[in-house]
Amino acid sequence: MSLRNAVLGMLSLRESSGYDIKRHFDRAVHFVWNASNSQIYRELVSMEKDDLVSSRTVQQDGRPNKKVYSLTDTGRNELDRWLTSPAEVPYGKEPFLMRLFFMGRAEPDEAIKVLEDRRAQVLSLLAVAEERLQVFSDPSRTEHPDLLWWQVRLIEGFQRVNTAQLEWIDSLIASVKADAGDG
Amino acid sequence: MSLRNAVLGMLSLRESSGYDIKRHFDRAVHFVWNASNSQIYRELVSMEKDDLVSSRTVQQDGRPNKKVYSLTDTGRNELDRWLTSPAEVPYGKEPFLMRLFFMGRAEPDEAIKVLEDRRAQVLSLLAVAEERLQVFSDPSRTEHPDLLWWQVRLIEGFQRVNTAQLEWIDSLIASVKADAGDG
DNA sequence: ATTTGCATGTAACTCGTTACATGATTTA
DNA sequence: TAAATCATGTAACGAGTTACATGCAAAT
Repeated sequence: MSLRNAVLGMLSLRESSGYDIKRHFDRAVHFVWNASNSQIYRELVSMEKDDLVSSRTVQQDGRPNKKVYSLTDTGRNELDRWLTSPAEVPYGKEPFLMRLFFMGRAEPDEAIKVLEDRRAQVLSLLAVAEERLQVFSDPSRTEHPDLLWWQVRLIEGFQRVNTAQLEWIDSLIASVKADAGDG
Repeated sequence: MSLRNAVLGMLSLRESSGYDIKRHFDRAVHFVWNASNSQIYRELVSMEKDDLVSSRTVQQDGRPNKKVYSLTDTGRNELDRWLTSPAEVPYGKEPFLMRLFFMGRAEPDEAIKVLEDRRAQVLSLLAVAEERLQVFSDPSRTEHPDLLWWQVRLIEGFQRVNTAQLEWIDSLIASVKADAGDG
């Protein structure tokens, strides 16, 4: 039930259509959360049924009409309740680590390929985070200053964690190569 | 389709019942992957249908009979294919970071509570990892030496990443407290 | 001419969680 | 005598993915 919370948060920033929310997910929080169109539209319908959001249809010319959702009071309360509720138990879903658990079955050069693959992925995540920081540092961005502070911190945290992961992967690659050289 | 891969890996170590696999998930890889009983039993049935595993029933006295699964050749091939296949795109499902994204809505003391909660969770993950390393360092454990090397590395990686996260959280708590003192 | 952006959804499916059901044996 | 361990599953639900369907406007 966490997509629901994320959507509540999005709608607290501004009223939005399903399409807007999807766009904002992709642009602003893609490395933190993601969701498909169909999932978002479905969730909005179910949230309206639960009286967390209300909708109105906005006529547009030259483009399709849109259905704009906004938070109800119930929705706003639910958002604030979630923010301060006890943290979810950490996931335990790390497909990459799961692979390494059995990587002893593979040849060293295959393992190196897998590690270098992952290295590239982490690098590209870090690039996205860096680019996000640039966007945030734009002084014309004054819309939600209270949120901005936290958003910058969270990107910094993301960078720290992924930098640590990168260093670990590099040391792993180095030691697999050394072992392969020995044997 | 990643539980399937994890189960293939488990069965490559030894033939096992659903119960055995669940136990091994919980004991050996809980911080990397987890799955419920019902999910595992369901997946085993579907894997047998796809000819990745085969089963036989083992009679026992004093305890319930068990259904023991082992890898078929197809299953073993599938496991090795997965190990060296291109890495899955990283998830982008970080409920904790998603919360921080909107944390500006909460009061500083509420935010500190949330952060300290998380801090405790990370500490307990690190404790589990440490305990796992102890188990691995037991010299009587000679069963799968090729896998052991990787398993130790992966725990080290887990520790590095989570230590980085812990340090970040600590610095965050400190700066929220400082801000609250100022304001 | 083709792709991208805007905009909404449905259908079918897989993956994951929670609750329930059963029952003997061993340990505290 | 209560709880944990061993052992297998079903049912219902919730969460997430993939593929499909439609159609106009603007930019390349």
